[in-house]
Amino acid sequence: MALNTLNAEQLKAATASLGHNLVIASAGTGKTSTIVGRIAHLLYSGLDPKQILLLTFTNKAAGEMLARLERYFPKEIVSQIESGTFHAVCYRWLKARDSKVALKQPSELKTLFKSIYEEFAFSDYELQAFSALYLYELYSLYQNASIDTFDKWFLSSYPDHECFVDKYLLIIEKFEEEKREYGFVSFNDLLLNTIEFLNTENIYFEEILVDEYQDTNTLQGVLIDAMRPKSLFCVGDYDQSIYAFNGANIENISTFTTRYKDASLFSLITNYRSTASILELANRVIEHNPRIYPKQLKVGCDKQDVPPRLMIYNELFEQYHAISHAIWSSHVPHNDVAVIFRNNSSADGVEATLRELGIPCKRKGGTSFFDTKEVKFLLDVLSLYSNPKDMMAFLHIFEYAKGVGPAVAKEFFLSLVYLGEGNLIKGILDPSIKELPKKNPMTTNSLFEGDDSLTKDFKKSNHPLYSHQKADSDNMKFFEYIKEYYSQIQKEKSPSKIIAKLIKSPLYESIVELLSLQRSRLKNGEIEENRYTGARERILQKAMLLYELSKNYKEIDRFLNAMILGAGELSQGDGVNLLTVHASKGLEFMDVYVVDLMDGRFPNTKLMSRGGEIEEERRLFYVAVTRAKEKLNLSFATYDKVKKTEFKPSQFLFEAKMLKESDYSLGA
DNA sequence: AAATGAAACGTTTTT
DNA sequence: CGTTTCATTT
Repeated sequence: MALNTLNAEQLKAATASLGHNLVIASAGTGKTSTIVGRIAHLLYSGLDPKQILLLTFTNKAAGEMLARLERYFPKEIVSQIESGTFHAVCYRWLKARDSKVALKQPSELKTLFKSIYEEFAFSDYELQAFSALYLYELYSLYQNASIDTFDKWFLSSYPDHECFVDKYLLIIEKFEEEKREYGFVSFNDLLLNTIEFLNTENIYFEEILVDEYQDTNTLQGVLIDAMRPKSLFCVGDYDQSIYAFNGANIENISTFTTRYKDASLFSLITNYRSTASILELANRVIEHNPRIYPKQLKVGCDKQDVPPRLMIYNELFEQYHAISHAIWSSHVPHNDVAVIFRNNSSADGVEATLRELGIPCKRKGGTSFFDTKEVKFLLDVLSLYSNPKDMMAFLHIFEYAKGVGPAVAKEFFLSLVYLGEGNLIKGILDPSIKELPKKNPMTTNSLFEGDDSLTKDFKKSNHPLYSHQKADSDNMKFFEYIKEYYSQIQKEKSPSKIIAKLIKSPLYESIVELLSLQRSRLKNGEIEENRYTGARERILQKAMLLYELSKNYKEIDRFLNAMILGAGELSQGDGVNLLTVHASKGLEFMDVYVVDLMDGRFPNTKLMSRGGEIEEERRLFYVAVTRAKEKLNLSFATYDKVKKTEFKPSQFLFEAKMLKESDYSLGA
């Protein structure tokens, strides 16, 4: 039975009666077991599994909890539980309602936003208007953080930008309009659209369980309320709230008992993860933050206690080398070791030094994979097929044709939509209108005079786009590739076959060739053979990885959206874990190295000057050190020879009593 | 309007 | 350091 393994405090929480329950679960106190136990309790008491909704911070976390439930319940029961991240669950519901959901990468939406922003001229005030990107970030934060109107929310933080606010609002309005026109949906829209349909149509759950409750934002809070569940089971730890930049609203957890009059509060205070000395260190530091609910941690395991170590180095890379060497000479399996840092900029140095010693490592957040041109191209071709309104995807694709830039590509797009009477794919494959409107017959005719190959192709293909003023043999050859590919996959449903055909197509081959040449060109303009074959191999490797991923999906647009929703959860292979503090949330490791503990970097003072709080930085430190089960190593360097900057130790090292103020003033 | 090369820039964290 | 923006040439 799933409840047998719980201790008294966990059991009390897991078996609480239906209602509004808040469980304060400090680091390593068996939060997951308690949630699993809670669901087991609900199932034992006869609740329909369909009536349970489990919301987690990552899809991986949801998967792990369900996997544990499957030890006690048949798979058919467990799979009926609705679960996943807020975004994944909302996507599923929207999809079931058959609304076309074409989820777009934030980077794409930023480009769109910027193009709209640039249509608006900002006259010269003494004040500089916010940049397009910054305004986009603000708007996105607003959507997550506030239920007020944008201008109201905005002016309360930036009153001096009042002169711009009307223009900002116009830009945002136009942005929303264009998103609708192209059929695009952002991460935030997944939640916003769900809230909207919940106004007219109810989805009912007996109990909603919310993991990592401290990191839910206002929007997510509104969504939970909009579902009107009979019972709520929220689990979190305010000391681990680290997503303020994403609108995480610590008030969701801190005012829980006042918002819900009948609320019950439970505390898990026995830590089974870490040794006593690690916990004491963590507590010494976090006690500098105001306490919202009282808690004193108890040590639940009696492992051999190795006191945390502080290591100080004269230079950044000396630190990375020493850590790599320590990992190299230790007997702990690589998968049980993590190097944790505040800023991603630390990762490259650590990775490089580990590689030097031949130690494999994995970095979470495969942004590099999805950001490469070869992968983007594949996804664009597929996105366009599943959402023919996606002009941006078309532009990205067609700009690879020689002599074609955004302007010409856009003309082609509009022409093809015209030829297909509103349907781009039809316009490409089977235009119902046979010719383009002739704006300028003189130039149209002149095109065919000196270009035999085009005349020949035109007769063979007979596609009206050939008579476009900007058509030439190069870009029409590219067009034929696109046409050929889309006609090949007309009747194909399976994502993996669709991708396999794309990878083998002349269309993709032309891109591979182009990119490989680009990447193998030396400064003097010559192509180096080795580089060329290497580049080609790397491209095809990525293409194959995407192909492998696609095998798990039955529908192409499910696959595409999953690639965007779960882009960060793609981690492959074995090796030492290289993680930001944020990415380390919810994980645990035998040995943990927290690196670059310098004032300015951790706490990150740049962020604090932009409204970040020292309390949040302290919580980040708390999260980082409580990942360690047995050995915790803290380190910093006093100098960065690349940037030529000197560093002082992080204030958290003093708070942790790893350093004394008096010690340090001598060394500095 | 596209392509190319030079200069500037900025560097947080995530679904 | 790598990307992104700007300026220049075709």
